[in-house]
Amino acid sequence: MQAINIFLTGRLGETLEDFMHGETRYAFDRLYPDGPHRVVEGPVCAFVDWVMDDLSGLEMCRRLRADPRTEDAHITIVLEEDDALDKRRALKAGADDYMVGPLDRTQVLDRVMALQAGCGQPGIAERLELGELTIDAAALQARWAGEPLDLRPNEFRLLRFFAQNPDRVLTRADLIEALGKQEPPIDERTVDVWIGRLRKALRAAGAGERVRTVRSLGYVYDSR
Amino acid sequence: MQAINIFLTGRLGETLEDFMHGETRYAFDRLYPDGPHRVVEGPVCAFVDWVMDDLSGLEMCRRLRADPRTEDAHITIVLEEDDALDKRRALKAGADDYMVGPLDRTQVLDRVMALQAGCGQPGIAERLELGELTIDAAALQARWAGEPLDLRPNEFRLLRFFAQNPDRVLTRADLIEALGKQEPPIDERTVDVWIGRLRKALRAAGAGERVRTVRSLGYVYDSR
DNA sequence: GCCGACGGTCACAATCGCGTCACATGCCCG
DNA sequence: CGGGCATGTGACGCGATTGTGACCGTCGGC
Repeated sequence: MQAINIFLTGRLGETLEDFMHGETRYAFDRLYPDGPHRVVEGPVCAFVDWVMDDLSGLEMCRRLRADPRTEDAHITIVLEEDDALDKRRALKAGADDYMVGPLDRTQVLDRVMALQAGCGQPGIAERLELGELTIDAAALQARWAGEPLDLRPNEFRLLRFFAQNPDRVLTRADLIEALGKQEPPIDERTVDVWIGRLRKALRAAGAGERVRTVRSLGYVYDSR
Repeated sequence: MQAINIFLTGRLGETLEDFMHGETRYAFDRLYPDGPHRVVEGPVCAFVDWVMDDLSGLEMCRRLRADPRTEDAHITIVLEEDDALDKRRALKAGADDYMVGPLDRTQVLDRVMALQAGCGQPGIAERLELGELTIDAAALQARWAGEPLDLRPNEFRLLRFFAQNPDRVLTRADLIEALGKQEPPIDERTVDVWIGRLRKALRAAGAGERVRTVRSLGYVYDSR
């Protein structure tokens, strides 16, 4: 018995919009209602921690790949495993990527998003553009008016998430979760500091004030 | 035994109009006539304070989601819980959002409306437009003729409520309740000040005089 | 092992938002 | 025309919230 994490990203017969709002969870529940899995919503993918033996993890991979309902869906499966399972078997079962644990949610997210951006699947933006802002998830780089932004990893992730949800209030909890930082639990006030650092970087690039504070609720990235 | 608040927003087989006027309560009563719940009407959602153990709260979530009568209804369920119930379980049960208490009605309203506006469900206005006025509930921002209005949170909420009930006399009590400020009780005179500040902001944006006083009754937002 | 980069936390200051008050103004009615 | 009530508004002060510099632990590279 051991934990296998399967990260489903993209669509399961749902639109990207639905997916972003958690519909994938339901699609997954419908597919595997009896699974001993738990789903944690991430910004771009549903994390499914599947606690069972190795083979079942691979088996799920295969079923997902084989299921007609996911035929034309854009699925990225990332298997996290220890040495007991070799990469070859994982890929053969339909995994798109393979990581060895222990894993850091933050980095997994980067990887998953880079995978999505890099594989040129329709329906998933290869490059995210929002006015002057350009996010290249595959290269982990952001640009403002063509000029590379000097962002540290955390700031990049933050901006990426903002760009994925522009003109929408995002709570501090949203942002913490989006960055995959719920473990260990992070003080919400820390987000303030992230925001401050991101703002400074944007200001330095001449982007002005894009991140607006919504008192007692969170922050908004104003796309215009 | 503990309090679980479930905020039902959207429709339960009723029209949005009905809902706005409290029909949801009746729909809810019909669904769960024997529940030990009490319903407090808010301007955009029915607050259901459900006093029972955790599982029953989640159970209600599930039943609402599973009930065929709510199948094509637009339901936003917001669960407020303490640490005893983790977000994962709440979401799995069908909650659209999850908040940890203690909660402030004012902020809950903002959040619920942002949720509604942000998830692009049909039947619920993503963006509220009324002549030159545009209300973007998801971004918590209002615009006049495309230009962002410089409103403080309370003023925004006020204008949002006016825009939802244009050309209709709203009493001070209506406005206080709409802003979720019944606790602690607020002096009705305070509304005058809110109005004054809102008027000033609208004037500054070139919107002229949109809020008309109806002596000894309340105020009206004149849409034209 | 040293060093620099990065990120989380803290503490403090500054700001902001808002409710209330006091006073001025205006309106209605007798 | 006068009294009384209703409303508009500037000022004030209290809390809550936020921004930020400083500090420090950690991690990875050399």
